[in-house]
Amino acid sequence: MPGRTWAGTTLDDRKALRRGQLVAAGLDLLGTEGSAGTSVRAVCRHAKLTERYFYESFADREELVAAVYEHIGEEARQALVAAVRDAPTPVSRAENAVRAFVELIVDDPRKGRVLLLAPLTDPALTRRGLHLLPVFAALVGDQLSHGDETERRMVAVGLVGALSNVFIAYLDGSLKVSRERLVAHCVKLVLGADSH
Amino acid sequence: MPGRTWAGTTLDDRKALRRGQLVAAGLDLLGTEGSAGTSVRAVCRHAKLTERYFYESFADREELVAAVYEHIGEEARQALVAAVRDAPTPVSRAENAVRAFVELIVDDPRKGRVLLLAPLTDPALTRRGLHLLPVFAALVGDQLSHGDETERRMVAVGLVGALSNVFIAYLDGSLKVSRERLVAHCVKLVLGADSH
DNA sequence: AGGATCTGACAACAGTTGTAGTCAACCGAG
DNA sequence: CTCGGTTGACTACAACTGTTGTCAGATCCT
Repeated sequence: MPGRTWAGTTLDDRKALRRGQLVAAGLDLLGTEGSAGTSVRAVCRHAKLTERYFYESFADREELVAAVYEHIGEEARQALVAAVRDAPTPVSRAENAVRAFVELIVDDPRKGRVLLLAPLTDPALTRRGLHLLPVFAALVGDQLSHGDETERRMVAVGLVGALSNVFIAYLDGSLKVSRERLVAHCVKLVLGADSH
Repeated sequence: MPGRTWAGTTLDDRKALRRGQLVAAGLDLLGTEGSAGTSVRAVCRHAKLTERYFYESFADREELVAAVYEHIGEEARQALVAAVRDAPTPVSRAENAVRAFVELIVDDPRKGRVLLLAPLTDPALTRRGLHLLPVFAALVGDQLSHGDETERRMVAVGLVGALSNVFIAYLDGSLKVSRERLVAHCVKLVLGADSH
């Protein structure tokens, strides 16, 4: 019975809190040091917790990495859904979606790196086939009007790759361009993809 | 004086031969097991040489990885140059270039993975900023006719990302499409990128 | 106050990594 | 045949990894 309270909070509360700290630390490391720097010990050091609490919330290092990725993925998904909802025209939909995504990853590049780079670099994610981008690509593909099944899929894959690459280049500073211009260009990419 | 001959060959010959074996083993591992599986020991096992000979030709694990990457990069560059030379029209240039690249990475997917994936996944390459894709992107950018400097750069980065993603999806089997259709689609991407 | 529960620091395990060094065996030129 | 360059198997080291276990002490309910 963990209903018993401790230091004002219940056990489950503190457990969830620690889990949150671990995920936050994981995001921090995965988004800066990269996959190699995101070890169980490093995460614990960063979260100021000991390994015991790591295995209290996660069975594996893998589980932590997956949790971090899915956390950010869900955030991105919600941002996109909210941005697209109530946008009347396809153009405004594209514009809002791109703008929301840019806001997300520019305000916090760690999230951008986790979302775009981590699934390519971390075995824990590649092994599970945990790419959200293909999922997004499939969503995009469904919106396309021209072509048959495979055609739409190829277009979607290409579009997602183009956007990722532009974002990544923007993130690491190798593409020096104003934020507005970035958004405008990405919108053009999205809209251009459907005009075969 | 290494002019002295040994078992029919000079020392420098054997040294170069061993270096070649190590690079070949590196390509093999980097293109199949990925970055994590490409350790000094694994490379040596694969090349049937001992660590001593590794450090005879390379100062670091990093140097080996860089050598492998640059080796493949040079091969790709030459294939592209040869494909584009003597192609009269922009359309035939694009077609030849795409076809050459597809041949390279389909005949030997290891090379494709090294060229497209390794620079994203291996710290030894990301740390040195060793992406050849930006270089290719710059080349592509120079061929574009529309827009100012930044515009061309953005288009080029996007195009390279689109092509990479399509190739990668084709490589790992998640994009099931005939080779001819792949080529045709990529050509369309290349040509479409310049029609703002 | 007593006793159950929770906490945190730390040690232990077996494994891998990069890198360097040792040593017996071999080989061909003089 | 002897001597020095060459080879390869092997060991050594310190640092790290994931994971599990131990144990003294703090914390709170009854």
